[in-house]
Amino acid sequence: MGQADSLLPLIKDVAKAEQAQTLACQSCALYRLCLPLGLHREDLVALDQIIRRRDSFRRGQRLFESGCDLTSLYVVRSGAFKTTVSAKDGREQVTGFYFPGEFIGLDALHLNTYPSTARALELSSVCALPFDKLQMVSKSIPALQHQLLTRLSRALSDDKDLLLSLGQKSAEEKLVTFLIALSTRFSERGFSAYNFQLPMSRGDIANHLGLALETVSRIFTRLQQADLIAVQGKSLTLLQPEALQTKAG
Amino acid sequence: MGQADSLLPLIKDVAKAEQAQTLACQSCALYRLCLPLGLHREDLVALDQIIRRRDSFRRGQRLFESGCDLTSLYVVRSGAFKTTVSAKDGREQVTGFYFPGEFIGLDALHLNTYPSTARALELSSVCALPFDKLQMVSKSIPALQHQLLTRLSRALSDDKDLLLSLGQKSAEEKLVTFLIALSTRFSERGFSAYNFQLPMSRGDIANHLGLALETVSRIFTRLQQADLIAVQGKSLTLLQPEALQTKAG
DNA sequence: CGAACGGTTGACCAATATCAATTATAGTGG
DNA sequence: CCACTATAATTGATATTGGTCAACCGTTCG
Repeated sequence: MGQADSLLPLIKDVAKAEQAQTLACQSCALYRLCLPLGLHREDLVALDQIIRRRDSFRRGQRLFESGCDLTSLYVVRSGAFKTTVSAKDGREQVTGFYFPGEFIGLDALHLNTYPSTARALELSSVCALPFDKLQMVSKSIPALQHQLLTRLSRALSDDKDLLLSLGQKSAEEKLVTFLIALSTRFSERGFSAYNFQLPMSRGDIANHLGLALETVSRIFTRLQQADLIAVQGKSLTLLQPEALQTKAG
Repeated sequence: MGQADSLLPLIKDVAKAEQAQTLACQSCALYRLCLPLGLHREDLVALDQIIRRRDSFRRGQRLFESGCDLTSLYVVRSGAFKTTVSAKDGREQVTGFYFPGEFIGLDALHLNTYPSTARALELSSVCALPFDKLQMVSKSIPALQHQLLTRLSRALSDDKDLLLSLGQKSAEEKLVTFLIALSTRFSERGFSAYNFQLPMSRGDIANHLGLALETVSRIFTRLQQADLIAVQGKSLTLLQPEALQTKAG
């Protein structure tokens, strides 16, 4: 409850800190959502010393590209990213969207190259955790290893749910499930659960859900006509969350 | 080279050891594919002491069920398993198949309940790693933590590839991609890459790939008529692996 | 031996993709 | 700041892949 208070102004604080580029983990507004959760003070200091806070990425700019040498894991600091994997013929699949406090690059830990490409969806920034240093530091910080395991496991089980969507659900169910999941993530970050901006394009959403762009657009209008949501451009309002829930399958 | 020799008779050895139920990790034929890879001798002994080798599971028997308390991680010892997640209305998605040396339950690490259900596809056995003890032991064995991270990361990136299949590929491409992936996994386990048994039903394959059972059946016949594969029942031969590769998308 | 299950094959249909045209929105340079 | 252009989104008409329904065959197991 006191927690909710401290989460609410979360993103604004980070934005301020952006300018200074000096915010330590211990005073970062993302603390509760981020890697250092559960670390002791002295461990935090050790972690702080290896973290590099990177400049902003503009819309479309790449954080890393499939096939490049693995250098760092990243935690989103502000903005949003998407990752994609490609088939040999160039077809791409949007494999995930990433918001403040979330990890990018976990799927690369087992290789020395990134298997996916990460791009900023809007003006965004990250904290970079150089992989070699992270490995060294984490040996002496069990809680850090544990955080990594937890994050990976969470990511894995989220992907299993996405597999369920892609494999078994209708277009409408896919989209509604997706919107509800977004709503949850936004509210965890101190934003309204019912009114938020979609940082990704219709095309990105469609691709992510294995649909055609036009299908997504049509379903948006249909849901809007049924007064379940209100969309205009990137701005989305969930008007009847419970009714939506029943449409999620 | 010498490695291949030791892998080839791999499964037979495990089968023998099944009867004794006493095989230590250090002398297990799955060693190269399994968790203990890279552990020192003394660490192996510690690991051995927490591992419980479980009795066999018959076809269809559950290893654990969605919603049950998390007790153990499992490594397949012999046979094969599938995992499924369910929508509220009961629809299921087969989220993975698991062969000797592979982990089951990694998606549960972040919760205290399993998010998925695991069932044996044939007479199978596992090594169980009680979760609490695993956590204790792994604190003092960095290589073990590292193995877990690696496995999780690998699982995550495999799932991203599956998302690509489900989202972007045609029915035929999905199935061919799946068969090639199976082929790779079997050959890693010392079996022929071109001639193996499918432990799962057509329905399981179809569900896993987001297709109808009938579609899978039809594509099997089509590929067979094109002399790319030979199927009879569960037995599969890849007749033109390169030609198949080009059909995988 | 018969029932049950798993798999194959065929005919038909529907959901959603594709193609095409139009309208918003946003980014850019004067 | 506005006009212009490029990009994104919507909407409509049509096509197609793969799903559904149904009948049939083969194998396995009690």
